[in-house]
Amino acid sequence: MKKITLKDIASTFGVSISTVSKAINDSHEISSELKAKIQQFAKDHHYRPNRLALNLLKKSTKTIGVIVPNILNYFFTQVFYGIEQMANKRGYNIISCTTNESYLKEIKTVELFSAGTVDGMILSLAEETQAKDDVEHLKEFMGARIPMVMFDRVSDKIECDKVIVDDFEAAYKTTGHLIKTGCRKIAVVSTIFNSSVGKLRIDGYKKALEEHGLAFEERLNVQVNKDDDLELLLSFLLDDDPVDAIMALDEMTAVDVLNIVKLKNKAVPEEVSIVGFTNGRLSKYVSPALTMVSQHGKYIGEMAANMLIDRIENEGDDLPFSTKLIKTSLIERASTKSC
Amino acid sequence: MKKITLKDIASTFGVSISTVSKAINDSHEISSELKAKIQQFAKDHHYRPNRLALNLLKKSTKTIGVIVPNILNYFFTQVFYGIEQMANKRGYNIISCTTNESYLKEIKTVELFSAGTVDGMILSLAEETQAKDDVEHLKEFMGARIPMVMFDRVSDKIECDKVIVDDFEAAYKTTGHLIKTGCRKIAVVSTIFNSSVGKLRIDGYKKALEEHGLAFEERLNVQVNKDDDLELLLSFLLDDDPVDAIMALDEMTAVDVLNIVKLKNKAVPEEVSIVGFTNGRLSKYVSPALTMVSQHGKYIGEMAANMLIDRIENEGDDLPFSTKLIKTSLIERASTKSC
DNA sequence: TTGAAAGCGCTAACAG
DNA sequence: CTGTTAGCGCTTTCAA
Repeated sequence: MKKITLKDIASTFGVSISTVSKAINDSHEISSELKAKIQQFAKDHHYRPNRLALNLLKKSTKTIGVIVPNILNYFFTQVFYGIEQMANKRGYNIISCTTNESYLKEIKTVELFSAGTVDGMILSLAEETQAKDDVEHLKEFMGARIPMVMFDRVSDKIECDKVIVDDFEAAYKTTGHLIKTGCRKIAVVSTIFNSSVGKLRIDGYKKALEEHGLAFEERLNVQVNKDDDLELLLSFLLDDDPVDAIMALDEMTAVDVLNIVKLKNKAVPEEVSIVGFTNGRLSKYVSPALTMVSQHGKYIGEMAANMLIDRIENEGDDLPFSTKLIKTSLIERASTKSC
Repeated sequence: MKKITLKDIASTFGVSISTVSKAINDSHEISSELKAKIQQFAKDHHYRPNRLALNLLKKSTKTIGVIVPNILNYFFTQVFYGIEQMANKRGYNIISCTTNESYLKEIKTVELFSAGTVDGMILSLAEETQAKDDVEHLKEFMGARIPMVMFDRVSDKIECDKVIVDDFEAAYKTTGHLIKTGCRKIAVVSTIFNSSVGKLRIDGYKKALEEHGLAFEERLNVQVNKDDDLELLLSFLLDDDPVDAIMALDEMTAVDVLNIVKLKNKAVPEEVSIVGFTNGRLSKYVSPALTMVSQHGKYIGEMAANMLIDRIENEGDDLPFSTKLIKTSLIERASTKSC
């Protein structure tokens, strides 16, 4: 039993293809008897109009492409979830690709999407792309007049709708909070120092220090590469002239930091306060539970999907591009002192 | 600057569409001068063949549809990751939909996929579908002769390729392990008692008890619904005639159980051993770290993608359907005693 | 009330 | 070497 087409139905009934098409679409132009017969037949044989043909005709696919750097990262999983929920609600499907932080994979995917496969796309830049700072492939995509929304890891060089986390303010306020609870030597541990997001957080952190008359020291800004030994790096912070707070820029690192601090027999939060970014599944369950900055990933996804679909469906009136700044919240738990 | 087509190029050069097509595809039939000119022009204008048109023509989309019940569940995230990696490696793209455990959403998605959108599909059943035990929509899909691979949550009523975890053996061996370390009263806490997977694990558990001459008691089989109070349910296990081991059938529950047991001032693992299913990100980081059953999600995804693509690309020779049984591993950590 | 024809963008067999 | 034609599956005028 192969896939049945209008042609097949037409020939079994000895009528033309267009008649069948109209009958199936319940057109008033067709006699009700014939319509009934054809519709019944179609139902019995599980006729489904071929989407590819329809898309080609309509020049619309009702799908949106999503490019995330890494689906195993819980923040992106949450955003992805938000996008999917909203897109589905508004009648769109998702086609997704992970770049695995690779610049080349990103280019390939963008090319795929720009070939008529999707009505619009939502993406967050790969780490490699941000490090290279090369977004020519996206400029071309924009040239193709396909709507695009960037989120979280965005580029100034591209003019399009954006949804970003207020990372500057998040780090600024979080650092301020630590200071208010009595911390004076606050370190930052970052695995994402190449990304726009990582840089903004460092800036916010520095601003807070400055405003409170605390000096920034280079040794407090710890950059962790993939195969660095975090334990060793933290020794420099904890052994002599120890810090009294550590802000980790992602969840896994926050948990790692917590474990290492405990291993060194420092009391959390009495001796060292710990706070992390991305409120995922880990932080609530470790002990002491970690204070975290929540970025509201699901909401970001929903927002991005809405902006994209709005633009897809209003292609006539070209609205100016906008950038939504999503506020974070500090989820206070047991790893920081209270004011 | 709209999307450019062969027609546009043809008219600017005053040649026919097919000439342009051949030129762009570097056919030997075209003079090298003309080819050069056309190719240059195409490059300058970022010409990309319309995928929709190609797909319609070739009757192949080089995409595979993936349906998972819940992307926020780390096991499914891992499988998804595995599918994507393998599919990309073999030249396929992924179009994904989450059912959110809903039967209706599953039907809708399957219908979408069966309309020529994908070359094949990979799915794991929604909880609702398994509870209803109604898979008519999948039978229809199979009727459309589109290759399908089911994984993890599968149905006996459908004949297709499958990749499943050896859940029976996993629970059997895990229970055996607990018994070997001296546990005698072993409880199971399940949130997935409706699913095929959940049932198999209970069966394996019972078999192990039986073989070691331990009696199964109904009160040891705890079924947790969404809004049940786990703490209360565990009281019945821990307060009088307390159990000495608890096997949780998912990771979140394992962590919850651990926290509740600690709250009740029971020593883990001395008084109560705890073991959970799905080795995700949580279990390593809690204290004591949890012993977990790893299902090798990424590997399952890769396997499923391979089976599907093999079938897509060998549609001529109809191989018999096969079911791959993936063995689990017990990752021993601090929440269980050693033998 | 039905059908013929054109066209979405592309390729490929076949002529010229 | 280049062009004509047909066709992938469908909708939509426009004729009959």
